[in-house]
Amino acid sequence: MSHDSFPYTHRYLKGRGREQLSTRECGLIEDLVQDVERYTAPHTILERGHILDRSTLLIEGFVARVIREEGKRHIVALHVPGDFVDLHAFALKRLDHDVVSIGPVQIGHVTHDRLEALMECEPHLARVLWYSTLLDAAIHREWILKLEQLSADGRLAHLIAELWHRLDFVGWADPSGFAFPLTQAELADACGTTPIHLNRVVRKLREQGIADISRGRVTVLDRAALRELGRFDPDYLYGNGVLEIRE
Amino acid sequence: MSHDSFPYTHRYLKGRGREQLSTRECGLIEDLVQDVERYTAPHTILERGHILDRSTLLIEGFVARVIREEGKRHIVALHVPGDFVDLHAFALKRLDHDVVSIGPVQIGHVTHDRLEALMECEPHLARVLWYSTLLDAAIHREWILKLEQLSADGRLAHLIAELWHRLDFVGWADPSGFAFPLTQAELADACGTTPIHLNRVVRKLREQGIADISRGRVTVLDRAALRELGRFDPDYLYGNGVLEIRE
DNA sequence: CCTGAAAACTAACATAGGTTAGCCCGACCG
DNA sequence: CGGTCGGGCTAACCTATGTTAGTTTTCAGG
Repeated sequence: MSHDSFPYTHRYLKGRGREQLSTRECGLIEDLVQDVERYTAPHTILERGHILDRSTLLIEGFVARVIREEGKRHIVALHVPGDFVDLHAFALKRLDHDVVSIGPVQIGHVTHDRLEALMECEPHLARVLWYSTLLDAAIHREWILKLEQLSADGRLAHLIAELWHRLDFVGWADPSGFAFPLTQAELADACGTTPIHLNRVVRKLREQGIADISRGRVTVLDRAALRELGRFDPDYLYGNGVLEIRE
Repeated sequence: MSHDSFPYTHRYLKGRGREQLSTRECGLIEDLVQDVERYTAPHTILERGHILDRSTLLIEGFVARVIREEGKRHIVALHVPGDFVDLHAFALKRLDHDVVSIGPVQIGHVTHDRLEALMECEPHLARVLWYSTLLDAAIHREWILKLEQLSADGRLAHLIAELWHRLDFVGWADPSGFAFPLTQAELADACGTTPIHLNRVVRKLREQGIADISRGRVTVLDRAALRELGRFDPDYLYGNGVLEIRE
């Protein structure tokens, strides 16, 4: 499945649903994107504390927001194609975390100068950009909930369900699952557990016929059980994705 | 310690630091606030899913953002005086969580109509409001980190250190601690643990001479040990509070 | 001053998950 | 074609935390 013919913003998740971008507005964002880069090896795209004068749009692949501490690495957010990864740096100026690529990625850059100019004459677009950072915050809250509420198996199930949903918004999911290059160690970093325990959980999901995670792909075998285990309710994504309609 | 003579926005944390509000801009927000209400008994101020046409400024006391599920209650965020509690509802229109009062509180309301009008002619102020929601997201990320990284004692230490810091920004902390009406059960809801285990942790902090939490007050006994235990580094608050200068 | 309810606190036991140690397998490489 | 390295996987053991079932303290209201 290749999306190379799509312009970048066709995958721009966050304007969907409640706040729809017009074709003209999509084009305006499209025009902002410069300096498209590709990375195949793991790469630290942005570093904590650096002062930034541009923001990053994820065009293809996955990136993680990570915080390293005493040799350990913690993933505090994951992004799918179409996400503005660090739009918050537009107002905060520096990041409180690193941004690293996972698997092969393609990213575009938008300078803050050009963004600022655009936002001044496009108030609706400015609102949608704000909206997009608020959606990040809503996803953060759901992660907090899942970490407070669920044990490791539920956390993993929730993560899979969320990503399946978000990828579906932007056309990168299929009815049986999705391509997913995270290692078990990285999944553990995102679920707040250890690789050893995460492996136990992966095996359990497989044995119970809920989902299979292997060879760079997630295959969902029992969607209802996955949702139940992860207590997943997509309300917090404020979207209207295709999967919802499909079922 | 009474702050009754201060106007509300003197406690408006989020404009501090990088993005300073002018006196005139403070006055503009001040003028927006209407319908000041007080609650002494526990009260659900806002309910999940409701469509909102106004946002809420916390003037005095504490409120929590909570998600209830199968009889359990999870706190995904806490607010201190000066915080806009649900500014995100301005763009998202509905909330993905409830907002409840903890202890006696005083809140003000700002209608979205008036906010919208103000933001159109005050782009800098609009930027500061955006900034304030981004700070919420940064705090969310830190909570995710703390939940992934720390065990229950560290989580509690982190929570105390963060709140001490945020309260200091707005003049509600003192050098030995702060007034704090959360019950142990509520602290447990915010730390992702059970009341029983939280009680063990409270006792441990007391026995080790780190902090004492009792009778509606937190007394910090060993600030360095508290920070160490909670791996607390206030960078993510993007502030320049007084405590930093004091030491 | 008494009373009832909420909060704080404790003990005893069960288990999820962390830790340490290591094996196995396929991919890439010289 | 053998070596090595990262990722997947497993076992044994131990601790932090959850669970169940209470007792004690605090404090507001009568």
